[in-house]
Amino acid sequence: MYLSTMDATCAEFHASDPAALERIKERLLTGPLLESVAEVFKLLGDPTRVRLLDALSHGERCVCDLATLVGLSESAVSHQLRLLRAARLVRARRTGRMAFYSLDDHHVIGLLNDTRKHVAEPDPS
Amino acid sequence: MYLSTMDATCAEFHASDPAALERIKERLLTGPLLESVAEVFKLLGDPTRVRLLDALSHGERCVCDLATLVGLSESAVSHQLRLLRAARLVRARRTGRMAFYSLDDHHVIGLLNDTRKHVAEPDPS
DNA sequence: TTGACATATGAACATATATTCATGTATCTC
DNA sequence: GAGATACATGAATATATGTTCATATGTCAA
Repeated sequence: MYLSTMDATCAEFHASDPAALERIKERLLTGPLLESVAEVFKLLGDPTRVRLLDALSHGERCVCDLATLVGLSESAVSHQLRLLRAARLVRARRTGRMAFYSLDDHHVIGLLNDTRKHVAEPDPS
Repeated sequence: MYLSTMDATCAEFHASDPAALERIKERLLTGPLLESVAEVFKLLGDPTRVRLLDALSHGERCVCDLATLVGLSESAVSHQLRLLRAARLVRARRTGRMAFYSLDDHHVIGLLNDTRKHVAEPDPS
């Protein structure tokens, strides 16, 4: 197997058996599902949106209350809520000129809490 | 309460009681903890990194195997692994010139699976 | 020691993103 | 109807991000 003339790479003989690698590759997330999963995490990957969801975990709120809570303009908040709405993380209920937002999937709070635990773990190094 | 001369805003009298709002504000994630939580989600918010973590959920892998699995250059993969390592999501073990990466916190796979469930839910609209 | 290899990293570039500002729409009060 | 309010949205801009390319570091074989 140690042919010096071979155009050898790690993937070909140093590491895992190519067939095993291929099997793993087949089981990896791909396509629209992969994109959707990453998209949800991307939405959670912004401090403003984390705070919005955190605020909504205490119950339904109107846009201007949310703006007060996160310390941003109603416009900025509305833009973010639009993104969260598109991913079905929050839902809007209209009453007159008010829009009351609430969590569309309380599972999200679980993600938040789990991640909070991760970052709270002491660094072993 | 309906004083027409008052410089009234939603936050002042239309919606929640200001004191209640203030209590919620005090309980919101802030500072370094907020930033860290968002940072972890931001890392998970990229298809390449999701695939890397997904691949590592099947066990330890060297960089070149990971590059094969995700279909990117070893350089690109190394850059991403560096970010994941900084957030203690993966850990590296060196053996000679090889670097074997593995999950540093299997909790992450839970986050992945939970999110997968969310995006798999049928759209009620 | 020489050359090949596995990985790491800095710079650069193209793309994506978050907020601001201006404006639009719908609703409410007077 | 007129003016104010609550929210939404398009454009613009400044910043962040992911990949590529070139190069560096450490390891192994001959």
